[in-house]
Amino acid sequence: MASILLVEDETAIREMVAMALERAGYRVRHAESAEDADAAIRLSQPDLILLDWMLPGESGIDFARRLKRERVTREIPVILLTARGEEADRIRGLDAGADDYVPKPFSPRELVARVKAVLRRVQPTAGEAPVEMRGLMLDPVSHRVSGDGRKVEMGPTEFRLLHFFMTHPDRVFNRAQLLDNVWGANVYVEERTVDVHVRRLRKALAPTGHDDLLQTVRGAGYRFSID
Amino acid sequence: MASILLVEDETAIREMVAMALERAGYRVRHAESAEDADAAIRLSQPDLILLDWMLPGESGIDFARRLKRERVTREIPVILLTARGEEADRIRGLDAGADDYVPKPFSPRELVARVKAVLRRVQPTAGEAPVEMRGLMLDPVSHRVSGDGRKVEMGPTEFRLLHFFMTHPDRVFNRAQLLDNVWGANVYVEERTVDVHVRRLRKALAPTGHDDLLQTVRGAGYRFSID
DNA sequence: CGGTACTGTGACAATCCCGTAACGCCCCGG
DNA sequence: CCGGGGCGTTACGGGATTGTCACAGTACCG
Repeated sequence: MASILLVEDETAIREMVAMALERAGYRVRHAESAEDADAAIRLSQPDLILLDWMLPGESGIDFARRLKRERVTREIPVILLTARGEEADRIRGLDAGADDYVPKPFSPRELVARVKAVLRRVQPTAGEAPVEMRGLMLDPVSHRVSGDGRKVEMGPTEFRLLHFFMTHPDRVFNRAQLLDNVWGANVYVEERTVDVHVRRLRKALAPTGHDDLLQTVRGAGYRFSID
Repeated sequence: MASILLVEDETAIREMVAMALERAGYRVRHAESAEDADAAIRLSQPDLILLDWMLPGESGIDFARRLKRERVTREIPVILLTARGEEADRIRGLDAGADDYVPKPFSPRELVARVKAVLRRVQPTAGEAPVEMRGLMLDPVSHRVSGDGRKVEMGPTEFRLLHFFMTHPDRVFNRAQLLDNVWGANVYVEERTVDVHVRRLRKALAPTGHDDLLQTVRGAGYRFSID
């Protein structure tokens, strides 16, 4: 299921929203400031960002604008949360690159509905769509992988690893990032374990010759190449 | 390696934890009460604080709350150690501003793993926008360099060096500044080492003719020219 | 036009990092 | 209860990377 980054400094609201989203089946991380959020985005590549307008330090709207400008969130949609209800603010928010705008007070139900709507709009078949690269195909629904038509067998962890790589192509991830994204945020595992699963994944991909897509970047981590 | 402040009044636990952390390569200081810890923090600026819930005098959780409120530890993560295992306590602990929570009894291995996880979550992983100059392009996200479309290969240090130069163009840096910014603050290496890596970087850039962008300023250092 | 301080260059040993194989553990199904 | 598959950890070895040095080359001074 999609993972959502909630950027909100007020604990009460944060917990209410987090609970509602988690009940709806989303994975939720949170940050309390723009700086926190920066780090969290780099670490976990959320599918959607819920952003409070009023934040300590850099304001939500400035942050949204900066994200769009830096193209960090090329494909990550942003929803603004705010107590300000004016038409003018709404426009400012959308201008800044937000994909939607939810005025406080809002009901958890309404928020979840908007999140769903935005995810549906932005990623038509959120997360569950098959991915294909250079003849290597992965289908999350049937949980199958094939290379040039031939079946490819692998374990569950390798499957999740490959899925993550294929949905974030051509980016280097260090071992800690992979652990967070594929194993889960609060799981405590040695970093070298990543190497072993990369190796197992490569071995699984070798028969169809797709193993060279998964590249080592010395001193940095691994990358699923698109070239 | 990171330095850790361990606040724990029971000698047996303290020694076990300290040994485990030191074996994992961390520098460990310890304090036996909140007052001790106050002094130690001001003195040594640890990267992480391990805090026992039950302490003589001010309790660990009060101390954690005070630290966060006084913003002494705005960016120093805190892990609470405690015998109390209730869910309610856990929430109280995280509410007080702790970054993680380890219930006793715990294995040294688990503790070390949690310390690692918190540190890697908190310490920022820099990833940024691509930079381009006169056909030379560097993308920190995919960790790739290309000159006029052709791939350019180099080692990790050369990559960091080039990234630094490209994000600070047309400025002269002496060798000490480059060591600080590219190698890291308190690393001792010979200044002439910079020369060698500049040379290696030039060699890597030579095939596409971009090596002349990296200029020597005699008696001052090096500069990445924009002209 | 020397001389001198500074920089470029190639080689080398130490170290680091990664690929690989092997091991033990846990969970499940038979 | 046993067997097997998946998983995380560890040890080892080889190759890439790194820091240092010695020497060659070069700019700048008087």
